[in-house]
Amino acid sequence: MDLRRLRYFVAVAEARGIGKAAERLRMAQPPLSVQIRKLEAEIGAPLFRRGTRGMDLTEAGQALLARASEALALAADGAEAARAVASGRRGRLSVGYMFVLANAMLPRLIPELRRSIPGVDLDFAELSASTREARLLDRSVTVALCMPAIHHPEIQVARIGAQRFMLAMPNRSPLARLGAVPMARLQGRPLIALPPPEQDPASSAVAALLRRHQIVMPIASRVETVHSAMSLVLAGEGLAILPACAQLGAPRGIVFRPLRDVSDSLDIAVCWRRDSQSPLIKTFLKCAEKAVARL
Amino acid sequence: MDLRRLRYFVAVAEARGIGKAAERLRMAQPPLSVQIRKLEAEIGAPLFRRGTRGMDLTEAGQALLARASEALALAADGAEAARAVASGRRGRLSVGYMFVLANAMLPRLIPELRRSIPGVDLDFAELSASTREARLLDRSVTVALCMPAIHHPEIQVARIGAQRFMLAMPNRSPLARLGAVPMARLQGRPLIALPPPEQDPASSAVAALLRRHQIVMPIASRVETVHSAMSLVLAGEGLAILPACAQLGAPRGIVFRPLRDVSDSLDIAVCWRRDSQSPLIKTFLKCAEKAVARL
DNA sequence: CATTGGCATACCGAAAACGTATGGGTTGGC
DNA sequence: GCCAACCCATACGTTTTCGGTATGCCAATG
Repeated sequence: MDLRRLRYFVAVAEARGIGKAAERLRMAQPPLSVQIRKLEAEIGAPLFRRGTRGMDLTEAGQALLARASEALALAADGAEAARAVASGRRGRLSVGYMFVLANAMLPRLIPELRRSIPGVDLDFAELSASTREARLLDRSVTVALCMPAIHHPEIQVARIGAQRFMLAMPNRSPLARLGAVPMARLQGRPLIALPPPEQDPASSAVAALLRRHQIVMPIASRVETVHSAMSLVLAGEGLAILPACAQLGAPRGIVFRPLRDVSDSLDIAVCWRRDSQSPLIKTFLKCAEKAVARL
Repeated sequence: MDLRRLRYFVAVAEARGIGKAAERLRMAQPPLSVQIRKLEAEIGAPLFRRGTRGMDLTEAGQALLARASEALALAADGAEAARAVASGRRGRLSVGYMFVLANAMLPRLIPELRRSIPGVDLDFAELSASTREARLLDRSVTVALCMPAIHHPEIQVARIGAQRFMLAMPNRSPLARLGAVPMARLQGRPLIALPPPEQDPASSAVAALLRRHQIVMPIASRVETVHSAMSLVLAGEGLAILPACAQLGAPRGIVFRPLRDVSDSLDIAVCWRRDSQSPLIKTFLKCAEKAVARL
């Protein structure tokens, strides 16, 4: 059962004659006649009534015609759909993001994406650092928004911005009255920390910052998410050193203050598999850059 | 876009490898590899990711796969449907019947047909003699139940029974007291006649019967249908000479009596186009014979 | 009876597909 | 760290299939 035969069959049925169909198909009449007979032999029943003035579908031919034209349309549509996906006009873009970036970026990023690639289904998932890496590698997400970037030989990274570290504290804290907090004021205060460096590279940047200023902050709690960290800060359990964009998702009662003479920051990066040939990535990158531009 | 390529593509996608798919398709691995690459060239995008342990669909490949397997199924289904129609397992059987036979035959014929050819859509139409012929010729009905048969070079006839002529009269008529009515008693009485012979061959049989017995019955009315004829008989407008089976549809107040020493009858026949190769015809014929058997 | 219109058949050259042999890259074991 | 195993890609010769040209057959038409 060859698709070309079906195409010929449909043409003959529509033209109601082999000669006219051959003309329409830009081919000679005899080979078309042969193909139609071969199709009939394959089916095992005549599909046309040969009259003296052209050909006419039999009942069996009518039954075939409906399915054949649908099959032709489906095949053409399949090819077109594959091309559309390959070119990025359609498809699915699965984005793994991290919690802290959600409030800062998604409200600008999502509309931008919908405008740029309207035919593409978007799929956002908030994932931890290690999960983002794993799901990039197994391709169940296409791109990840990370802070900081993932380092892995299979993964490519584009830096699209950075976020200063700031100090998060309850608004009743005496430090909140300062415009910028000197590092020395942190000495000995309890710290609400994120998962250790091997799970979340942001922690190592915080640790490096403290080490450089020779500040020791005892770890009051380790929490999984920035959201939890801010809850504990609000509860007076300790202070947290977080990227500036965390402010946007901060609950009432938390204030952020810059650290005086500290310019340490975390890179915001888009990460994807080096071998991913998805054409959506470069579009995503542009949109993400726009979204990060006026953070 | 060739259906074979799509078949190969689906096989490779399902087997997740060219080698395994080739085995399943009973062919060598290299030509399958070539076909897949040709399909990719035709689409203009890679459909598989070549890994070291087989092949894996790209997004574009996934988009194609869904449509391709549907198209394959449709093509196969189309072939099967055509075969089913050609063999008479499915399809449509359009039956043109005449009014007088409806009450006598349809209640037995229709259930018989549904049992014999359950997959076939039945389509019954009550048609006048000339319309039956016309619609047989233009193939808009497959078979016709006729009384008497249609004579036409393109039309084939199978006689399946016969119906004696009887006299229809109101039950208050003095003739109704007789067991059988002698022809002489009809002399001069008004006749309710059906359309003239050129439109309805039954009329010529009635005319021949009267002529042979040298009876003259003035025509009180010509009506289109047997039903109308019986209405006028009931109204006392005249008598009608009708095939016996008309009794079954007769209104209350009409009685039928045989004509003494008259054995004239009308053939009940199944008619169809000589060149119709519908396999349903012979089945229909069997069912019609059964239905007519105990009339 | 010749002509026309339409499909079928015959034959030949061209294109496509299949099989065998072989290359190349990666994985996994000794 | 080398060798074997696995899997896909390429090359080439053979076979099948397809399309074009020439021609035949049949029916309808004038």
